[in-house]
Amino acid sequence: MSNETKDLNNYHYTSSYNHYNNIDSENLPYVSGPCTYNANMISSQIGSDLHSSSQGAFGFGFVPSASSSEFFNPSIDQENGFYNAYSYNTSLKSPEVVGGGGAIIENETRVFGSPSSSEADHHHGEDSGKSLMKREADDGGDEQRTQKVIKTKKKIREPRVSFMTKTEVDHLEDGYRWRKYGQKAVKNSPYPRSYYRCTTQKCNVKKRVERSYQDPTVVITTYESQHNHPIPTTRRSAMFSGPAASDYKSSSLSPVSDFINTPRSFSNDSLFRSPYSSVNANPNYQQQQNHEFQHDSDYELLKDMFPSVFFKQEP
DNA sequence: CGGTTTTGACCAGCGC
DNA sequence: GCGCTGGTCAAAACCG
Repeated sequence: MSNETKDLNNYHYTSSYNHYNNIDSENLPYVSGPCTYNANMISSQIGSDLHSSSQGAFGFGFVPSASSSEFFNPSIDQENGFYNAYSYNTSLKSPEVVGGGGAIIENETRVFGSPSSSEADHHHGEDSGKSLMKREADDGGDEQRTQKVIKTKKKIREPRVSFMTKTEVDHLEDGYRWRKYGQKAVKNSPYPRSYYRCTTQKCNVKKRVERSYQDPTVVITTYESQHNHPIPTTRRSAMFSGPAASDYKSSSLSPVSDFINTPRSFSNDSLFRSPYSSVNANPNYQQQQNHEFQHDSDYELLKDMFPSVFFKQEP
């Protein structure tokens, strides 16, 4: 739907819809310091061993509107399989502003929350439990009910990725097709939170989009679970969730095409060079690729999460 | 007409 | 037990 993109953008420019919850300021890592990144297009598939319960791959990326320039710093909550990426538009604001509520401390990186205290944790547990079982219930009967109980008890958590993105665009294009299935007001925030589900059959990936009330220019996008399919390349999907990388160059429909035409600015080199970027990565990824990462595994993990960033740039 | 969005209702977990 | 909150459902509305 060409109107999708159109409406989306109109939306961004004319309103302050959006959402916030405690996730960002409470749990997203502190990131600060200078950066030169320019997040143009990220579409990825994340390795499956972020969490024991995870399968398939994340897929996400940003194709912010042309007015947005951003970078991200991701991190993973090892224990919960959370992966967070903090992004901000360096061209518009200083890091402290981007930090949202003073979350940023110079030269400091905070790793995603503790298992018991984090709001995101709580939500995540709820989410992976309830939503998962509901979806299962949709597919079947008593068997699912049994699993429901098990999963509720175990509170298995899907890996989750959160990005703080400084952008006017609420629903960041990531190449996948999403269907909005809910919107909720967020406590202590004037901005609602939107819930999206991947429209691909049997793909349980969900994402939440909300805007920080502390810094309305920051959009918090949280992906949950991992895509078990490649990024749709159909015209339709492109219209809905942003063209897949291959679509962009030929597409004049999207206002973000400018970014696609300059993917190089978002290379692995530039993306992760900052000494301030840091991730708390899954220990399974033990391979040094970039000595500037705090953990040797960071690079590998990120590479898995953003393959397009690392590999796909050229046609 | 098929797919998406909207939105009120519902449910489950948690804290008091 | 109750209320609050987050997350999801599902019917209706919407759109190309």
